[in-house]
Amino acid sequence: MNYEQAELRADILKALAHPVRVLVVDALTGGDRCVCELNALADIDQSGLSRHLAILKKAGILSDRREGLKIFYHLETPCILKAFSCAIEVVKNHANRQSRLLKAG
Amino acid sequence: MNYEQAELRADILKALAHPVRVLVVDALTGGDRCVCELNALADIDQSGLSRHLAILKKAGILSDRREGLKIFYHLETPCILKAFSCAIEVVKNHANRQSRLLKAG
DNA sequence: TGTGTATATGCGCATATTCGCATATACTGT
DNA sequence: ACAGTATATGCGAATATGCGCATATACACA
Repeated sequence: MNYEQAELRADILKALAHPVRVLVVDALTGGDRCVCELNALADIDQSGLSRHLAILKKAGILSDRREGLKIFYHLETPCILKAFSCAIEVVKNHANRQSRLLKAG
Repeated sequence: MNYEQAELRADILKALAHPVRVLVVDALTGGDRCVCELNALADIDQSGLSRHLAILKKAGILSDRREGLKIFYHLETPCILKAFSCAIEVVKNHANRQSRLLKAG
């Protein structure tokens, strides 16, 4: 892999690398949601959420469509769930290694 | 998913979200490498690479072991490759949508 | 003990990210 | 045209990240 290809991957990962954005993507696996619905997920003000959504959209992870006053966001690439489950695997393995070290030491 | 769980996932994604760190993880899928070998991957100075490795290690993605003067890094959770391939899928889908929009417009 | 090699850390600077507040835009209904 | 609702954007401050340089640490070998 060359540096440019690594940058492309890193850009996507960076777009996902925020707890609010993780929550949003996770919620959208259950179907499209409007901003007002997503706003209930986390204790963040509306403008902040709007910016997070813009980041995910710019990265190509989400798309949006208007329906009257509301704007609905849609998860374009559900494979992101795999990335999340891998993240959890990392956390668990790390925790296991740590506790093994504690026992051994 | 609650906010704390989202933070755990975001921390792992953040650790991966840098081109040098993507290159390192990719290289380690081919087997363990010492810092000096990894240093050849990107045009970055040695202290910078050392910090990137520390970030990946702290996140639990890599582990290290010493062999004489050299320190070898090891990829603990190869599932990260799935996250990478999903990132590429996002990039490709996004590019396709963009070019479709261009043709349509 | 001294010298060389491999890797990590302290520090300061530049840049990027995130946040909240205020305001702007886009749309609906009267 | 006007008032109200849903969402986005400008801006400034606080914080985090990444970088290069110098230096420290850990180890090997003579």
